[in-house]
Amino acid sequence: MVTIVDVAKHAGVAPSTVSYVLTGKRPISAQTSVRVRESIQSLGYHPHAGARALASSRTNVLALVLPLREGVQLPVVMRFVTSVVSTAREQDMDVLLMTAAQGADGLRRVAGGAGADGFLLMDVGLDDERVQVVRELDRPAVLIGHPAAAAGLTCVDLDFEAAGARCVEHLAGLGHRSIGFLGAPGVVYARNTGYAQRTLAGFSTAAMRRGVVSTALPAEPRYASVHAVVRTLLRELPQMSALVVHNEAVLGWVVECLRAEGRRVPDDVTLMAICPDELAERMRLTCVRLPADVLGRCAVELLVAKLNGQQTPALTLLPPELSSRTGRAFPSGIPGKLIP
Amino acid sequence: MVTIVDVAKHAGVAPSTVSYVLTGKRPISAQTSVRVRESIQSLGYHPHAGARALASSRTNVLALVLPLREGVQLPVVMRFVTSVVSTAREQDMDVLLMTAAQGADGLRRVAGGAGADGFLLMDVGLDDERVQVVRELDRPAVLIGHPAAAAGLTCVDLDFEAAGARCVEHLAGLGHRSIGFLGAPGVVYARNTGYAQRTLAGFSTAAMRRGVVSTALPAEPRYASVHAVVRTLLRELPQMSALVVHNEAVLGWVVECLRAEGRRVPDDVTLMAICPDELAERMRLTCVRLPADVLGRCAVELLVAKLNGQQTPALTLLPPELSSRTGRAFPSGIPGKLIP
DNA sequence: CTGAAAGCGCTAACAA
DNA sequence: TTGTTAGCGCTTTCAG
Repeated sequence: MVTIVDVAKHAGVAPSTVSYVLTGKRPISAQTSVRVRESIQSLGYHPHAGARALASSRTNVLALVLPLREGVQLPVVMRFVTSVVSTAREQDMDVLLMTAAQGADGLRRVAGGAGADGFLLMDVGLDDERVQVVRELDRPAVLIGHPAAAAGLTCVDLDFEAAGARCVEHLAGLGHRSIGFLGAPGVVYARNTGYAQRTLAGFSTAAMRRGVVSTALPAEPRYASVHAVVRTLLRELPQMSALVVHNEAVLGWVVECLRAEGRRVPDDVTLMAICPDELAERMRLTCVRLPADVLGRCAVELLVAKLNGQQTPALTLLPPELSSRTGRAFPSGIPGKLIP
Repeated sequence: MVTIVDVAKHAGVAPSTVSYVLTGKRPISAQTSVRVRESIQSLGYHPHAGARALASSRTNVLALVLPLREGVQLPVVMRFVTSVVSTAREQDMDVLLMTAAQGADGLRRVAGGAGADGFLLMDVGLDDERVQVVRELDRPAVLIGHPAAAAGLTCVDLDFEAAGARCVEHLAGLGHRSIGFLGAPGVVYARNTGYAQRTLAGFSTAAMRRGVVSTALPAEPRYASVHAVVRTLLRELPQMSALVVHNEAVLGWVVECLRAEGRRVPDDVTLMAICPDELAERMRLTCVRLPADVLGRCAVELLVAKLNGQQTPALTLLPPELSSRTGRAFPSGIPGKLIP
């Protein structure tokens, strides 16, 4: 194994000098720096992560805790993960993967054993035991999403309330006076971190403010449920000319259900969604983006800032962004002309 | 911070004794063991991962390299990841997450810097630069899937050839004499690790053997493509009474396309798939399972065996398993009675 | 069955 | 601008 001493000898300098070249923690003359770097190259030296962690009490590892339970939006999680890993690498950090199943003990073990410098927790529930644990840990953490009991924690999230409102503004601006809202499954409005509630609140408030008639209903991820919800919406809002969908899983079915009820998209009903941009792109739908990649980057950068002892805002809300498209949607991606 | 010395003092033993209690690498009297464990508990001691790695040259970390590029089957990846993490924890290991994007340099860095004891590589391509790198590394690796140039490597995979054959056997056993095959997108048959080709080969060979008429076609993840493929299949095989789908993304559309061509499922055409069991379950379809969880567990166990210096088979092929269901499929999960 | 002590490879004072 | 050196916390020989 190549050690820092080997490199030092090869370059004719002291081990500490090699260390300082690598960390940049003190000025090194250009010549020395170059010579050392060359030695590192030609010897194929890689600093021993454990030794480094031991001596510096910095692991350069961040722990990412994912909610890999059922019902989670996989595409969103994956984009987030990719973004976290690449941003971490930019900061010369590696990513330790944990699952929510490892629970509070897992956090304590990794923090206590110096397995990571900090934590990124995704999808923390309202009454999650980990919230308390994270507070007691001596390591910084960033939560994605913001549970109600988030005081004293650093959270980053899409501004879902603004996102809900943004939909109404957009549609009202187009002249719509009667707008439906098809939301997440009922349980989500209970169990979750509250993003669903916040979206709905933003939507409803904006509708009031703009004098728009609106009705909101949750939808289960079954066709029958979606169909029933669409029917109910049309009964409650006979003049409904626009529909906001905050439920990725059923988005593809909504167009078919509307059609089944004699409404064409976008001729009779303007459809828009709150979802990842790729999904909306595939369906040619206008949407408010769910920016998983920005969230990931942002979360890592906040964590790194905390690691460097900087102050960070308790809550970072990403402003919603609108992606405008024709709205000539395909049901499940099916071109209209192929429908019998 | 609580160190091993603190624990040793608290328990009235030598530090080495504490270490041996933890690692079990030499016999310890029951009394001592209990006393030490109590001290560990009451002090909340967690061994320092870096120090341990430095002293033992074992990190107890395995690196998982994921293909987070577009076009990958997210549900499969996620089940695999969950399984890897939990199996790793059973073996007292943590998981370092890497992406294929980190490439060969990433592998060299982590291996050289003692960031992990071994590697799990998912979805390695035929001409992947990492195959060569993995060979040169001094750390063991397990590949999920098996590239042609896999000699000398340890691979684990579903036996896709047997899976393709299993479909034919099942259908031929039911009396079908004319069977279609709707495969992955065309590019997959070129670029990938070969699982697609192997499935097809298994299917075709079995069809020959059983004297079954068959035709196979690739399908792109667009409705129009699927529809075209279905039409072509029906033209080539006018008597087609069964269809095997090896393409998760379009599975939902196939039923609709068949219907559009006047064929009902399962009355006129028996549909079966090679896909994760949950998907087939949701669609009420018979399938050959894509056992991501078993693969994950198996891969970790193989890696751990290698770490312990045990010999491992070069190739572990999991036998395909059939999940039988009614086959009364929902197109995109839509109950038939709701179709106009 | 248990202790003492020598490193593992690196960083960060302290010196120059 | 650079060198010297004392640990970081643990494992593992070597002794007992």
